[in-house]
Amino acid sequence: MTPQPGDDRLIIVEMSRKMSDVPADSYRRRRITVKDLARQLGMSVSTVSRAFYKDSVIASETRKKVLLHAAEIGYQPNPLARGLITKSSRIVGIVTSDITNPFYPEALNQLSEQLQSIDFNVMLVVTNKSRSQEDAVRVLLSYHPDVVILLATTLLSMASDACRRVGTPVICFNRRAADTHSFSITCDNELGGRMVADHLIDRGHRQLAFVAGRPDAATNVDRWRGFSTRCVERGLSPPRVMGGQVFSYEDGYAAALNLLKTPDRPQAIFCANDILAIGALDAARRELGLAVPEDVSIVGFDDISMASWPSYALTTVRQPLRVMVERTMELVRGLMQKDLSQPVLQQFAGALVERTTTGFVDGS
Amino acid sequence: MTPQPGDDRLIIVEMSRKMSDVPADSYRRRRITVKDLARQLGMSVSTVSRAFYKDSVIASETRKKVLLHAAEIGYQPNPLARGLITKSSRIVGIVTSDITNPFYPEALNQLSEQLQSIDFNVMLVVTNKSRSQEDAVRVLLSYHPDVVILLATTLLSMASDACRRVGTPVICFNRRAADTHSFSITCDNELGGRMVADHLIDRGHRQLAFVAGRPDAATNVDRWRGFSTRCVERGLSPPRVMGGQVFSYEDGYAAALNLLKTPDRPQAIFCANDILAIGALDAARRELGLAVPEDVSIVGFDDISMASWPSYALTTVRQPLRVMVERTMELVRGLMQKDLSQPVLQQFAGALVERTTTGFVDGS
DNA sequence: CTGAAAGCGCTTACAG
DNA sequence: CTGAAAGCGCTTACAG
Repeated sequence: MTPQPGDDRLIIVEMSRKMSDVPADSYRRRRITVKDLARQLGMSVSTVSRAFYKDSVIASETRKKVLLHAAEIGYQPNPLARGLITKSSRIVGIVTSDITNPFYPEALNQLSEQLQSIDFNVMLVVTNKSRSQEDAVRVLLSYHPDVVILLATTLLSMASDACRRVGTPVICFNRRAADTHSFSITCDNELGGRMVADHLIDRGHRQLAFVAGRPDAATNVDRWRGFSTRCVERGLSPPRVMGGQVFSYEDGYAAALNLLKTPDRPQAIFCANDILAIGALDAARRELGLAVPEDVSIVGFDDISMASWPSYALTTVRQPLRVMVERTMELVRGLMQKDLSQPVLQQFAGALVERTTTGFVDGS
Repeated sequence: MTPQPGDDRLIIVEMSRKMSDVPADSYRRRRITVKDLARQLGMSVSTVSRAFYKDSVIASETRKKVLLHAAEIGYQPNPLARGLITKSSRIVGIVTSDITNPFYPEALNQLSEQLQSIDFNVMLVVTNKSRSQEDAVRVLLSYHPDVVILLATTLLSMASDACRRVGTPVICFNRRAADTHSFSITCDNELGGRMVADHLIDRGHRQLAFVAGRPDAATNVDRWRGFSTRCVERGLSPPRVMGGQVFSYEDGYAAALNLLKTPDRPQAIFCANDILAIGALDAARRELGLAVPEDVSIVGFDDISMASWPSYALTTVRQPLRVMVERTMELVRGLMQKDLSQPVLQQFAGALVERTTTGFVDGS
């Protein structure tokens, strides 16, 4: 009776009751409109409409009546119709690609929660295959979002170009914009890289290595720049680099294997993000039987929730996500008020969180 | 120069260049409309409009001309205006709450990718604090999504009620619907629970325990029912139950601690999902120094990507996510064609994936 | 302070 | 096969 592994066989239950048993008119029911309200209240549609806007001139008594009745019958203005007039959809489009990196769900979570709280709705576009990316963004833009947030490390320059063409402001979250038309909100990745270098060097490490993520990701580039620059400033030779495909567990694992299986292995590895670092950690411990941090120190970046799990207890740089989200919201609010005196690039310092994967090198 | 941990201090760079330097009219640019097209082509708006619909009567020559010119100047019909007439927004609303469980980003990923490929856009509502949940769903519905997908284990009955009230079909993904107005697409969780029981009992385990997730989650209830029923069927007493707060790492950790620190600890623990199981695993190994599976076997449910990482290599039940997504798409397509002869509840068998966290009990 | 009218960008009977 | 007209549900000058 127990299905075999890999057996995706289909079990359809309760096929018998179908939706055709349900009264057909329970779908496509007529929606309540402003006309209904007006008729029921004996007012004009103009007046009813005005009740929903803080700064339109209307007797407060009248407004109260309208709002009360609206609440009773469950009416609310149709934002699609409204958008036609006001040119504001109260939609913010979020386009993302790396949704498998837990940092992004976390960011998406906070972002959309905040956005909802000021009555914005988020339209989500996930782009994995670059094939459909162009289509997806085109469709997104056809809904005329008030602003687009690019939630990804990679460039998506096509997306921001398309936005600029139709005049939609774009906010790059967690990466610097490549163009000069977008706003950017990021962690100070270069500073983060420097902090890691200092942390490691202060603890006596001399042979350092870097496990890279996507080479076209601004986060990857900046973290590397800060890290390597600081190493050189402090008299070390530039760290070795490994990896450079994607930000995945598998890549971190493979890169660490390459780095650590040779006799002249590095004393410490800085990985471009936590997922890579966790892969590296598993490679070191599970596959090679090395002790961390005794045999090698490992550092990540992001501080995703898994970084603090006891199996990993990873030393990492924490992204100031809360602050980043807050400032994004301010940016959105400002943009809606046509306040263009906003900083174009905002970077926030992360914090080095020391856990168990870095230690002191003997004799230092 | 290195900031201290916890120091979220703000660094604003490039404050100097502001968006006010950018020509103001680069925002709020006039959009191209059907009228522009009509004028430029010397046709009526009706004709132009018809070109965009497969089954409207129009000379194929004319259509070709329109579509070509539209592509050139980057015109596409405004779905908001269109929706006003057709009553179809081509929006599907997805409401989710457990976005921190990696199973959901994965599902969201596949779902939105598929949806995009048939020209639907997804409007995402994340509900953490139940406070705003009602608001969020109300706002979502005001955009008149064609269908709403409830992507969560918990009941969200408020959400599905609200949908029914306005006549919007709802699909429950990964849980059985509580009401009779919704469609459901799930893994056969009860069968999965039975499979785990068989797996464990076949390997000689007799003292079994269950680490529960949210008690109001259908997944939790069904997995438990299958598991405990099968245990009893095979002559065991009902397993002990622990936990029952949320589906989190921390809860799995705490529950396993409770279960395992007593001398009469169970021989095997089935956790309601992988995140709980991974927490349990860490508790057993890291905190209590137990060997898994020698001292205790641990099984999860979902088969999220972390389950296959070497640090965990968790035995678990794999959800047939691909199939579930496919059927959801068929359901959506069917619903759009007013085909109500669709099965109300579809459940699919998962597959037990045996990795390293379950073994044979001595002497069996 | 309120109402009648025009119009946002579309689609769709209805004539021709 | 094509066009003129009405209308989707709203907002906003413009009069009063």
